[in-house]
Amino acid sequence: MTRSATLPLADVACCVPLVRQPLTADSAADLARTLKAIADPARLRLLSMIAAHEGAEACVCDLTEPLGLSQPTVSHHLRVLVDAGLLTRDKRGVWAYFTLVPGALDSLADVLSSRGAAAASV
Amino acid sequence: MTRSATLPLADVACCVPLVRQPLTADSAADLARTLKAIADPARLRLLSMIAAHEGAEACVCDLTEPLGLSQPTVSHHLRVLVDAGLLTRDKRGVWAYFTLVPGALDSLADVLSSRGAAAASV
DNA sequence: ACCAGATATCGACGTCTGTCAATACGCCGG
DNA sequence: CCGGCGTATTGACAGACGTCGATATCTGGT
Repeated sequence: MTRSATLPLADVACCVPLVRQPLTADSAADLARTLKAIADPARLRLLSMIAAHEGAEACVCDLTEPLGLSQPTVSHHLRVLVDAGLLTRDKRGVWAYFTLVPGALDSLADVLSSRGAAAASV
Repeated sequence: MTRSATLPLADVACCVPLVRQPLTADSAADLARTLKAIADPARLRLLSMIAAHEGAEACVCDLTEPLGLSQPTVSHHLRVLVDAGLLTRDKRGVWAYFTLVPGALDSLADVLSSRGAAAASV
C-alpha cells in the first residue's frame, strides 16, 4: 500500500509556491500525498487537538473519546499523519505520545501561499 | 453528491490557525472539503498551470494535452476546483477560461500555518 | 439551417479510503 | 509468570474517487 515511510516533506515544500510555475507531475504527486494526509476531518481534528493539548502532545487515549471514533480508527489516522511526516510518535511505557513536527504544516502552507514564504523554522 | 456550490471558503479560512485551538467537527469538515479539492495531483497541476499561464487564465484546451488526461476528466477536475471556490469559470464564446480566485489559496495557507496569517489580500 | 469545434454531463469501471470488530503485541504491576 | 491495559495490526465492507468513452449542449461561421 505504498506505506512509504515518512515522505520527503522538505522536498515537497522546499521551493516555490505552486502559483509561481507549473508543477511537474512528480512534485504534484508528492504534494498531493501530503495534502491527502490532512484532507480528512478526523485527521485535521487530531492535529488540532494535539497542538492544543497540554505540552503539545497527546496519547491515543486522550484523543479517542473527544473524536468519537474507535481506538483502531484513531490509531490508523495517527499512523497516516506520522507517515506523512506531520507527527512524531514517542512511545513511553505503555503510552504513545504524538507531537506535531515543527514547521511541517508551515512548509505546507508556504507552498500553497503566493506570499513569499519565509524560510521554515530549523 | 453534495455538489454544494461554492463552499464558504471564507468561513473555513477566516479565523485561527488550526494549531491554536481544537477544531470543531463542523470546521474540520469544511476545511477537509476544501483540502480534498486540492489533494490531487491533477488538480494541483491545474491550479499551477493556470496561475503560470499567460494572463493567469487558461481554457480547457490549454490544459488537456500538457496534463495528459482526457478532456472530460480535465473538465471534471476544473469543476471540483470551481465548486471549492478556488477557481472561477468565465465562458467567452466557445471557450471557458479559468482563473484563480484571488486569496483563496492564501486563506487556506493561513489556516495551516502557525504564523500569524496576515489578513488576506484584497 | 447546418456543421464543426469546445466544453459539459452521463454511465460505468476499478481502485482507494474510512470505519469497525476481532485480535495480536508490549509493557507493567502483582 | 500471569493478567490487565494501552496500542497496533488485520480483515472485511460500504462508500467515495479518478478515469474514460459516449453523448449532449452550446457557439460561431458558412
